[in-house]
Amino acid sequence: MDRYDSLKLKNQLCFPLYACSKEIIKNYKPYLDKIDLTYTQYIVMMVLWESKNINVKDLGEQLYLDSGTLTPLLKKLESKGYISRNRSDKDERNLMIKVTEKGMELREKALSVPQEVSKCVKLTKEEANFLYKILYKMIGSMEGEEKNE
Amino acid sequence: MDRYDSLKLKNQLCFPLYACSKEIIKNYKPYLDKIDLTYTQYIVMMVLWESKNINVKDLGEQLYLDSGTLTPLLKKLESKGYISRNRSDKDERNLMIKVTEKGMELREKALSVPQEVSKCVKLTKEEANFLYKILYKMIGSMEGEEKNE
DNA sequence: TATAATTAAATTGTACACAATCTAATTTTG
DNA sequence: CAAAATTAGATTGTGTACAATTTAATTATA
Repeated sequence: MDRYDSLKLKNQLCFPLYACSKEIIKNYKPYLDKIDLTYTQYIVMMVLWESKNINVKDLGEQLYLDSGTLTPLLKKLESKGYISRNRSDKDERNLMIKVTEKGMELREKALSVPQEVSKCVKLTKEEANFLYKILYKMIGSMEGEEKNE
Repeated sequence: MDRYDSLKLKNQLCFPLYACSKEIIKNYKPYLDKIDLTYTQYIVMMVLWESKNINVKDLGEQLYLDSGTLTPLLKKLESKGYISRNRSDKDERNLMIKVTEKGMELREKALSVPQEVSKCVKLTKEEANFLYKILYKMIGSMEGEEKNE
């Protein structure tokens, strides 16, 4: 309609993405509180539960987080006793992260989290699948992009 | 496959939402840098450009942000000269936000931002429409939800 | 109508998030 | 091999986010 249409909130795609992401993460809170994790700590633990031994760089690449975010977060998880942080013998630049016994026990308690959260996301299976695909398509199309200028 | 499938990153819907949101916002940065705004400041200005006079509460409801986020951010926008902050005469609990002359000038410069960013989101029109609808459906289904416990 | 309840922002404290820079270890190269 | 380049994390600084609490203003109620 007017010259400024493109600057209206309702015409943005990024805004509902940003808002939706935050609102869902809020839904995680009561369940994550029970196992003493924040959302970011939770996704870090998810990666660690799957990989016995991983360095900070690879962890960050999987989660799209950098060392500025991960360093203090990993120190926090270490202080809670869920992980260990040790320099690699082969290459001391690498900090290797391992889940402790206590960290593996946490995995059991975390099993109910995805189950509980899925209850408050009211999408059909088809919608969820489509959303999943489209999000990864967008993520994929953005990575490796250079500033073409 | 195994008992912990639900805790694998690749089986999450929230994670790609969270990652995609952040990655897109990173794409905004070079363009927003040119007009000296952060992404959050940009969406705040978007609402303000549309409404001549709005209080912090209504602004926060539109953007899903609370006063803890908005108070310092609005002070920042005020210090940059883009907005004014004044208590309402009718009800002094309300802080009324208005865009200044300089703030309205910024709108002109911002016009190129959505245009530039849309270039790096490689979705078909149909995909974008579907995504838009589904995100608002999710947001809508989450708000007003009470902790049923 | 005085007190209680509600409301709107501000404040406090914790936890990201990321750009930019720094440091130390390793690799590459002249 | 020694200097230069690269790499992995850590650090610093700025800016959100949000829960919880506080303060001041307004409204509801006994």
